[in-house]
Amino acid sequence: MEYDFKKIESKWQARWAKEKPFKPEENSSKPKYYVLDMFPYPSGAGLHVGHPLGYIASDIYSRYKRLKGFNVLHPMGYDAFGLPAEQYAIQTGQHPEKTTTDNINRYRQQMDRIGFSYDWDREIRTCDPGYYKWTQWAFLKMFSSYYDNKADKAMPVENLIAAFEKGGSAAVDAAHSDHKPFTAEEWKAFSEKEKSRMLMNYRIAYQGESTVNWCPALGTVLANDEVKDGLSERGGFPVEQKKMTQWQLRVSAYAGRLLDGLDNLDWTDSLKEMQRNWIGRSYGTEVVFNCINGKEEIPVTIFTTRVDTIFGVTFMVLAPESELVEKLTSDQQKAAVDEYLAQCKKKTERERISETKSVTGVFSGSYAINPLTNEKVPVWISEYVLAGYGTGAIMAVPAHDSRDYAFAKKFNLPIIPLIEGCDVSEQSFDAKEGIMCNSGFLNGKTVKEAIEFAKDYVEEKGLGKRKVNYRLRDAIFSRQRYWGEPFPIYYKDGIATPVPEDKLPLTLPEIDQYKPTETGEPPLARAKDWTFDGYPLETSTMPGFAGSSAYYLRYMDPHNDKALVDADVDKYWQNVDLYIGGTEHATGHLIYSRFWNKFLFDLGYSCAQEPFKKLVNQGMIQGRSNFVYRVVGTNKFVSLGLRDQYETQEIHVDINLVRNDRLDIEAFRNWRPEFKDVEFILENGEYICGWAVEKMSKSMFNVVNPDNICDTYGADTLRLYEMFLGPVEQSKPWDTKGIDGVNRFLKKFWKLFFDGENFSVSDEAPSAAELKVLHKLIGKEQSDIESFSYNTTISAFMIAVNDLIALKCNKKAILEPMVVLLCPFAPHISEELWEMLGHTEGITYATFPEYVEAYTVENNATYAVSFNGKTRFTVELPKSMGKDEVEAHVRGLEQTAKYVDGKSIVKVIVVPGKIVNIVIK
RNA sequence: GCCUUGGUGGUGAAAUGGUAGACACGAGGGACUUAAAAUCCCUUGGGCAGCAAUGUCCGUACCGGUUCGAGUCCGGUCCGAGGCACCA
Repeated sequence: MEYDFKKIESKWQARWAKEKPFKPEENSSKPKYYVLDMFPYPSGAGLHVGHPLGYIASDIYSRYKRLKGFNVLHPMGYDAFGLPAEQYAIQTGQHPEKTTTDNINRYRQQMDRIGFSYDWDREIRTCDPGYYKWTQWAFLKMFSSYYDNKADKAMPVENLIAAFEKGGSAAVDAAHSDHKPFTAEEWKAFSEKEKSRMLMNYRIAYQGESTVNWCPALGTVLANDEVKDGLSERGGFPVEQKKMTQWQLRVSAYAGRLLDGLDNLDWTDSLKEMQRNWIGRSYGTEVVFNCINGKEEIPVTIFTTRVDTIFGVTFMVLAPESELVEKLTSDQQKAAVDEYLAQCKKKTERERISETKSVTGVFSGSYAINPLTNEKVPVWISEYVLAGYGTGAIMAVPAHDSRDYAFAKKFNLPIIPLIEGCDVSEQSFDAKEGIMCNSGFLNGKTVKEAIEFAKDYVEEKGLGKRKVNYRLRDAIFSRQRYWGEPFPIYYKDGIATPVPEDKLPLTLPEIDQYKPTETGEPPLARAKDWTFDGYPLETSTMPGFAGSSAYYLRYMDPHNDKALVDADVDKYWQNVDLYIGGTEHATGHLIYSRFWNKFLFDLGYSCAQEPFKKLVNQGMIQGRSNFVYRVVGTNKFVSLGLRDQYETQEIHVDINLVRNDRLDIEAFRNWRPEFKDVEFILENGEYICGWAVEKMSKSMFNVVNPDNICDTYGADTLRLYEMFLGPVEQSKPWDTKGIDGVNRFLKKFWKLFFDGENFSVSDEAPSAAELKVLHKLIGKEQSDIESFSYNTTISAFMIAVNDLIALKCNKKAILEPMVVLLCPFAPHISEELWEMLGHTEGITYATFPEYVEAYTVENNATYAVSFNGKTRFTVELPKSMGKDEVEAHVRGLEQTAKYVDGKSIVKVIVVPGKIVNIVIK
């Protein structure tokens, strides 16, 4: 009987939809396992063949874990709020909800064809009010919390207020934005509005003014990770820096925990490293320099990681945006400084980046006193110092910092070397090595000693103190857009007030147009009666990462309307055991999610410190484009191999007209009218196309749609092939060449169960050779799946099937476990064969076959290895190996060694010492 | 510039320090067939010797080291990919 994948696949997909065998058990005594895919943004283009790569990998793992006896949670949903749907809405006037729903339906249809084992009853959409109720809820929790540095966790704002009443701002050690200190009395005397403004400086979700990435073309602010090279990630529009009051999340309060938490995660080193760099912890010192502007004395705190170089300070630099600029600008220099500031302000972020190498700056007119040497150095202003990092002011040591060096050279400032023998005539000496000189009490010490010594010294003398700084900034949390979660905040007499929890969700209002208003307000300002309790509601909405930050928790308990997740349910599922998705979320979603989870953990709503235990990054699938070569100025196309003889023009050709790089000439002529009458210069009667690996995109005619593959080869073949292409983590081009190989394998496997047209398996007991084939495969699959080496598992499967064909094996005792082994990879064909083998219950409820090593071990002889007259260890070696050969292998071994016979390898530990003699038992 | 990766046939790729190139594609040859498709069998890293079975040497980007033994470990160089980039 033919392997009719179409019939088989539609039959089982219908069955799974009806019987829902992938629902996790409630109140299960089984161990849990939570496998999660990064949910997709449903774009209008639909899925291409690259999207399912990670989904297939996670599906294989989920099915495998189920067979291994785990209670598996494997859900799917949609990250449905976002810019593209809204941009489309602005152009067409169509409600983003409509396009989003259409796209979701298409995604669902495409995913269903691949046979994923999701529990679709748990589907979530971030744009669904029942879901975003909990996004808003979490925001309110952040609004009413502050970060207590002593307890190192989030606490209710009420505690803060109580502390302020007792001892003013000094009574609390909490993460906060800059503000003037106040006493308890002052606090009590504050008006409601003043109090509320002050509390904003402490809330974890807070409103604050800061320099933001403003994208005029999109009409919204963007987070740092949404900007690449000064352009918006979506759309590629220029982004400029602008001071604005925005909702923000105090992610920076969690920087230390976010960094330290990485150590215990099973993520790749490169990804952890990316997060470490993004968080950017540096241990340094804050030192106060007294500055003099005319007669006025102003203390300025700087941050440095190299206090040991303080004797080499020859000038100081302030960021142009620093508040100190005004205070430290002398009357004479005011005009020059103002001009410089105006220049800086005009630049877009992109210009700033592209002009990275040009050095600019202006002298402020003031001088700073070096607290160690009492020397007077000039204070400069330059945009190479960032306002947002450290204190926005630095001490410049041109001899040992390349940026200070460039600045000193440009403006002819002195350079004092501090390390014996270092040459600073051409460039600065940044390395932390050598012996200190010109440095007072540090002279003669190595740089490493000096770094620590100087820190201690500065602290002891009260000149400064140690400080840990992070690069991680607070996340800008508002977007001036329509298609996002509304903030549950209204403005009562100008005071930001939370909408009560029991009034959530605050649903998105209908509006007639999705553009900003004529006065530049966000689209929500167009809504009629966008008020609460008679007061105006916030008109910006939340960014994309809001809805994706805690979705993994919601999957545990998606229909609960009392809580984000029930405490007991959360206790059972804990967190995600395996998370699969792309690296592009390294510094966005994966940071925000960890932050969000830690916050919920602090409040007791999530019971795990980290959301994602193990993370696997699937590679991207690139397109493989094909080219034809037109002989310039003619109507002729020349085949790849003969192209050098002509002057040619390379033209992308639709890959659907090409098979194994051979052009279907007739199809090409019919492709477009202008190719109707073209002629071909062939080689060996065929037209060979050129090829290149490029991004999969419509314009390059190289998009492969999974639906087409399912039509011609079936979902099982697609699944196997995507995994057979290479390691999951690796990026690779899609190349339909080779798909025949896995398709052939499935057909061969199918045929093992048939004698001509009839299903026929034998009940005979299996032979040793047959058992060996089976158990080798079980062993291989078990160890390979755990390390995501799916491609080698499939290879092992192909070998096993070839072996069984050679053995003419049709025994049930071998074939039945093989079906179970194949199920994670090719579930449809496996279910069908399982049913034919007489099982009424689906293969989902089967058990992974047990590996028996005895069946796979070669028949070896045991040798005893002795030296110094004593037998020290025994070695198993194949019988075919003679005594001399064994001796040659063993002689000289001092460590762990392995012995090889044709196939099996035996491991022995060799006791150190010289081998004198080999005794064969 | 810094960090993280990777470099193996015509192609995708395998190899806990132990026969490098499994498995698959492609290519070449053959069987079946009137023919094609499908299926099956053989060859397929390179050089040299041989009618042949086979033998033999060289080969995992380059140079060096550790080891009885290195694609794998260590040091250096070159090239590619990804991330960060005035973060003091």
